[in-house]
Amino acid sequence: MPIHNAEIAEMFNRLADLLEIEDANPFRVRAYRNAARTLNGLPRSVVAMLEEGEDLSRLPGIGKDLAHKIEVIVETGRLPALSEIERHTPSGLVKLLSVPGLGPKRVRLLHETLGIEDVEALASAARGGALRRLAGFGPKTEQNILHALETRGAEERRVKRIVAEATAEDLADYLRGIEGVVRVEIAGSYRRRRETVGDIDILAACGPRSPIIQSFIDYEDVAEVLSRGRKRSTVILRNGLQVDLRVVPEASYGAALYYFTGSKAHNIAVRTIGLKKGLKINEYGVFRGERRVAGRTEEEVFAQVGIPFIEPELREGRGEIEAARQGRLPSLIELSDIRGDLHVHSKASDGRATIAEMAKAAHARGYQYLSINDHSKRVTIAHGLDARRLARQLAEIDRLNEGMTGFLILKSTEVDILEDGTLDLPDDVLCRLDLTVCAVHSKFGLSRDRQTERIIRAMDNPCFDILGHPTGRLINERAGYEIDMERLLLAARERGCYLEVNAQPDRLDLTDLHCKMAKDVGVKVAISTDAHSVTDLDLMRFGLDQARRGWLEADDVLNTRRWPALKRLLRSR
DNA sequence: GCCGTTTTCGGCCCGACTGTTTTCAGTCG
Repeated sequence: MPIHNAEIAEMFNRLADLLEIEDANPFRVRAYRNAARTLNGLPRSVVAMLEEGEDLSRLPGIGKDLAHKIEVIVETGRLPALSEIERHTPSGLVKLLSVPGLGPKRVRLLHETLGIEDVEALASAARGGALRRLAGFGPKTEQNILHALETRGAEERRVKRIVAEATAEDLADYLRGIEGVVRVEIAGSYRRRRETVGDIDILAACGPRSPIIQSFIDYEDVAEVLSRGRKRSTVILRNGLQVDLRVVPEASYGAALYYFTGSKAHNIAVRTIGLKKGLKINEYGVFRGERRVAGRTEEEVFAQVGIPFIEPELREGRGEIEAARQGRLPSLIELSDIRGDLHVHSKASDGRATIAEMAKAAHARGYQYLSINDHSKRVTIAHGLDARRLARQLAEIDRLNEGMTGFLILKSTEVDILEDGTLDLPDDVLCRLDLTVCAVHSKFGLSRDRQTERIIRAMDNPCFDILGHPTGRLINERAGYEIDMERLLLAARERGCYLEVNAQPDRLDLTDLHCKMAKDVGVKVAISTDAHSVTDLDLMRFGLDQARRGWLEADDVLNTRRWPALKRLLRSR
């Protein structure tokens, strides 16, 4: 099986960790990490790029040497430099780096003086009081390490955005009510609207006498205070989420918001541009010498650096800065562009509301149409519809449509793609529908080639319109089934098929990178909620987040169109 | 190891906090 970009990135990150423990040139270490970040943000697999004869050294952060190393990895599955370093530096040391409070210097010291190679040995050394005797360590450090191991281990876990939302917004509201506080915003990956959040970064602007830090650590949900200074404090909430609060004066608010929104890769790139223009950029402002020339708003910062405003969703170091300089930034799709939902369920299968209730709710949200997509019979657990029940549903939709003006219920299905690539309803039934959403619900374990061919065979059916939840992944629960996304997109383009961005917060499938891939290949997507209830219709915004992070504009999305225009894009309709 | 409107060498983002020190190293984001 061809190697994934993420696996190559993982090798580079591992090598960077080990090099750092060996006290290698820090800039060399950074080069490996930068290359890993580039690989993780690529919309295409390097395997495919190499097959097409592309020069990898043209990618940012990848020069001649790393391009060659990637080729070797693609050919052999191995990175010789990594194997070499693992011969004299135990690879178990990498795990120690994720223990809070331990960095490369200390890990190296632990290994050289106490022979510690893994987390278990570290814990027992800490319990035995061996750490406090090491240079630079002390009783407090030893205790902190032990505490970290006992409470959270070396595990790091990102939580789904929707889970982080309620916690973060409540805390932000609480902070807004504190004396002297002028502005509060949640920055970090939360503001970039990533699908998962590692910790929550909150930025506050307030006067010098505001008791905000004390109030922050007094917040009722705080379980543990990790640090507290005058400008910054970090706590762990009872639900395990880590929250960082940064406090800046109002004059620095925009610079700080920009700085703490990240991403790191984006910030570094912009700061480097600033440096070339003689500007120093930090969280307090943009400085020319000692003089602050910007800082109150993000717009000021961009203006000083000389590039147009870049939306937070795009700030991932994936080419947005080049695009901004060349005036090629996308005009990102907005929620108000959406004119209808193309994937919802009713009581007929596993939904909780009637068709009429769903339609009324969709109309109330300003939509012009709503497509009803109950499961097909193969999905027995969801009371999937056979041809006869579907025919009755179509008659019901006709009746409902007669009673409505300015709104249309579309006849559709979420038809199962069977193992052999055929669809779970007869063609003569499917072709009577306004559109079809086709999806995989079984046999997730097929090989990458067989799974891809299964779906492409399904697309060969002229009634196939939209591939629903294209990878089947559930965030933090299961990886998607193996598919060759590039092949799938090319096949979709040839056949006039589309892919779905499923807006369920557990799915968000396609991912942001897949959205970008689809756009680059020229395949439009539908952003759909897969709603099983009236309130689920409001999940649309999560799909929008994902699409915006994937650089999509209104034109790239099917359901920004009025029905007549949308109908013309669907096959054989 | 990468990079170039200071271009093939000599730079490479930078500030806050903690715990150890007694002026700062290490870690973190």
